[in-house]
Amino acid sequence: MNDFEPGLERTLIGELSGKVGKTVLIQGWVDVRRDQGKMVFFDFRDRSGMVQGVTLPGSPALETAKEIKNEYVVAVEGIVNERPAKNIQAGKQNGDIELEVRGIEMISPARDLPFEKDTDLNLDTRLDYRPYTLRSQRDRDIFTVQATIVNAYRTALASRGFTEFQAPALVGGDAEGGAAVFKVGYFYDKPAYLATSPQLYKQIMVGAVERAFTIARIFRAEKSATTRHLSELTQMDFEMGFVKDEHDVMDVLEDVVRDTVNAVAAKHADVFVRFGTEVPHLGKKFPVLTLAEAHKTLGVTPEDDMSPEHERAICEWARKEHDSDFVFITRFPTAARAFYTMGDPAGESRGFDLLFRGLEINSGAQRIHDYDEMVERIQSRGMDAGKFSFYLQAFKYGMPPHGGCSTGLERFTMKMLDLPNVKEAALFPRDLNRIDVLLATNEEKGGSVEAEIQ
RNA sequence: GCGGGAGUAGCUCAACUGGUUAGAGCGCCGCCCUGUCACGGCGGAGGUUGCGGGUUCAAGUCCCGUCUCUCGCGCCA
Repeated sequence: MNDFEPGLERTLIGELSGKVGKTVLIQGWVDVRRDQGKMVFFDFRDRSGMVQGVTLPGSPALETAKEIKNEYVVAVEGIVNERPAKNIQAGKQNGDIELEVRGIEMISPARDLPFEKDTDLNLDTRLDYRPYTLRSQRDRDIFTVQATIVNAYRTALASRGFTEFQAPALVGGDAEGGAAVFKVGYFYDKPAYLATSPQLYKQIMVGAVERAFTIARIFRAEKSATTRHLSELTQMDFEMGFVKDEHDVMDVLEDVVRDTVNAVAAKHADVFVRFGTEVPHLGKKFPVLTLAEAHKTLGVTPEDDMSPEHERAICEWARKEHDSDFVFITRFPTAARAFYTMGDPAGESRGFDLLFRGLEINSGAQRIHDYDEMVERIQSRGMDAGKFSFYLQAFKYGMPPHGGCSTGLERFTMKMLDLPNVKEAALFPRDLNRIDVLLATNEEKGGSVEAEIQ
């Protein structure tokens, strides 16, 4: 079948434009086939992009071309031609060239596809067919943007003197106190839990390296069915020593967020166009409101936290008044925040939330650093300080004033592209009912998995 | 956990107040097509209307139960 020119090396589709007139070998997927009878057109796709292939009448590859269907993996030998002027597709990658197909090798066929790759789907269907739908332009866009977010966040912190570390996911207790946890069996029937946050380890790391960050998977067993909750998510956390108050943390966070948004905007202008979404507005400086000021601005009754409705409303205000899609809310009641949060005599905490396009994407604070004060706080919350003795060593042996915060990666991605549901921004989302790989989704729905035997 | 909406072909959806044989577009199969680019044309296959029970001469449609999805709230990040 394969009578390709010997010794021909693979060329990436993205590099074909420089090879006009040359015979090349490409490898990739059939994005779409358009059969015209005596000639067959293809769009071929690899990691670098797409190109049109044409199998002309009389081509030795015509017979194979008619057997090839969408998503087949193929190797194609052909000649790179300039397109006739009337067939040039302006603004499309490789729109001025095409590959005249001379030979096709079928590397791996695709069995019957459940639907067209880029068709509109319900979220549930999209997730049930994740290995396939991930190939769609929309999903590839979402997750390349997400990769850029992670990279930019990492670079932004590393360049500011932060050391990356790996936090454990298997822990002996719940760091936050508030969140529902997944309990797992541990050795000899000891209880263990999946981490709801890398928080305590992050603070311990401040004692070692002063500025630390981690990109960690965390787990929340909340029985929440909303567009913004996941059971397993990625948290981008940093913690820094020698702060004067929470505003030092907010300043670093704002810089990191600006770097990240700018990196995404610079690299993925085309994605924002395809999604019909604006690049987030950063304003001159993110507005900062205390919780009381936020409620006053909205003309609503003060509460201990912000409702989703008020979060959306205050973001609209920030956009209108400060040209910013981001807004900080500070001074939540200490009693409403995690135990390690620094408070003040008035009962207001040194904590803050960062809202982005109507949703909380980050939460942080200055923390307590004095050992005695920390012990006292733990006890005042009705917890046993003895159980925290491992963690408390960090404070016992000298801890600077410090603070930090954590950003939900999927929420950040969701709002960056204005997606309607956070599950779209999770590759393999887990929720109340969904966990994929070893779940026999297909069997449950009456299907079956069988080898094709002939 | 509470409340709303929904579940009909592989996918996305129709089917007025219960009333012939449950339809369409896309996909799939067959034939045709020399410039398509979401190609097009003609023909065809494909349904236990999520599941269980009930009301009725008659149920996709009404009632009860159950499962699932989805949106909002709560909780939470």
